[in-house]
Amino acid sequence: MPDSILKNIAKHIHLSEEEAALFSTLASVKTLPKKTLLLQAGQECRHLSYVHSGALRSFYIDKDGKESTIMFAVADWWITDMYCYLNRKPAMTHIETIEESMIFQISRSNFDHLLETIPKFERFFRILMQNAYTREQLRVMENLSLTAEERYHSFVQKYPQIVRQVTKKQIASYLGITPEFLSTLKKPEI
Amino acid sequence: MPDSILKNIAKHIHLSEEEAALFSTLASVKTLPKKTLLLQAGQECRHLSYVHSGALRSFYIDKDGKESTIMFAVADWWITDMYCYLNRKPAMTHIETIEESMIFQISRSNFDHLLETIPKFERFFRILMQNAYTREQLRVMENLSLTAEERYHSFVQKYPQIVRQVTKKQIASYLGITPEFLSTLKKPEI
DNA sequence: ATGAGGTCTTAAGATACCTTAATTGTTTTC
DNA sequence: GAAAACAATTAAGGTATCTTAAGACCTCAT
Repeated sequence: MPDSILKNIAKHIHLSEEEAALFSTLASVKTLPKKTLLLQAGQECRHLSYVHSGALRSFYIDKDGKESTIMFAVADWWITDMYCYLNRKPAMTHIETIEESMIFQISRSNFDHLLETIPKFERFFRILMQNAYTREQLRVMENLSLTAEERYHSFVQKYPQIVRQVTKKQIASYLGITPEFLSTLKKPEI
Repeated sequence: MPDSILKNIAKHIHLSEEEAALFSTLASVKTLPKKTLLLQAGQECRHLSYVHSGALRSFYIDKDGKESTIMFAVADWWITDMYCYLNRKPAMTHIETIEESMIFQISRSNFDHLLETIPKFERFFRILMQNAYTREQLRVMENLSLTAEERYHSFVQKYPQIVRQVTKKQIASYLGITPEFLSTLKKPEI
C-alpha cells in the first residue's frame, strides 16, 4: 500500500503504526484503465475511493440523456456517490476514470468497522465531510450569483490541475453550460 | 434549556445525563424578533445555531447587490456560515430571522471543547456534515439538470414547511430566479 | 384609519445561453 | 496507418429567463 493515502489521513489525525496497519488491511488497491466505469447508476454503491493517481469523474444522466458532472477527483481526492454509499440506496450517479488511475477503496462494511475500531476516524471523516460540504455550498453560491464566464474563470483558478486532466466538454458539463457556449467565452488568464 | 435540541442530538448519539448537562452549559438560548440580523458578512462568525422555533435564512449579496439565499433554517435545523465558522474567516453571508425565533447557540471555542470532552460529538457532527453535504450535492445536481419550474416543484415537495414560513421572493432567490419569473410558473400540486 | 413600504402579479422588450449544423483537428481502434 | 469516433470551434436562429415598469394587495408603524 503506497503511503499517499496515509499521508492524506495524517493531515488531520495521527495514527499509530498498528492503526495504520489495520487501516491498510481494510483498504484495497485497484489500477483501472482509462474510461472504466467504476459505478453505474442504479447499482448499490459499495465503495469509497481515494485517488492515488489519474483522474475520475462522477456524473448524473437526466431523463433527457443530458450529462451533468457532479465532481472530478484527481490525485489526493476522495470520491463516491456519498448519499447512496452512506444510506445503502441505489446510486444516482455514474463514476468513471478519465485516464488510467490507481485508487484505494474502502467498502461500506470496512468503513463502519473502521469507525468503531478507531474512533479517531470519526474525526477524520467529520473533517472530510465538513470540507466537502463547504465546497459544495460555495459552488451553489457561485451557481446562483456568477455568470457562466465568471464561473469558468473561478474554476480554472481554483482547480488548475483538473483543467490539465479533463476535456473542456467535461468542464462545461460541470459548470452547467454547453461546450459550444464555453467555446465562445473569453479565455481566462492562467 | 428546552429539550428539542437534546432530542435532535439523540437521533444520532446517546448522551448520559452528565454529558447532556455539560452540553447544556455550553449552549446559550436566544429569542430574537423578526428581521434581526444574526450575522453580517465581513464579521467573524462565532456561533453555530440550532433553531428551536421560528425561521432564519442565510444569504449572500454579490457585487451588484443581488441577494442569493444559501439556506433556510426552520425548527430543528442547524445554521451558520460553516466555512467561516470552522476556519475563523470573515463571514461571506448574512444570517437573519424571517420571523420571531428561539435559537440555541454554540460558540466556536465551546464547540472545540465539546469535541474534546465528549468524543461522541465527533460522530454527531460527522453525521450532521454528511447530511449537509449530500443535501448540497443534490441541490447542485438539480441546479444543473432541472428547469426553474422543476426546481420550484421539487422545493415545494421537499420543504412544504419552509414554503409556509417564507415569502415567494425568498424562495426565488434560493432557486436562482427572479420573483417575477417565479410568478409566471405553473403552481405545483400540494 | 392612513400612509409608506414591501410583496405579488402581469406584460413587453432585452439578453444569456441553447440547439443545430458544419468544419477542423485530435484520439482511438482495428 | 487508415478509418472511425470524438473534441473543439464558429455561426445562425431559438428559448428560458431577466429587466423594467406598473398596478393591486398586504402589513405594519404612526
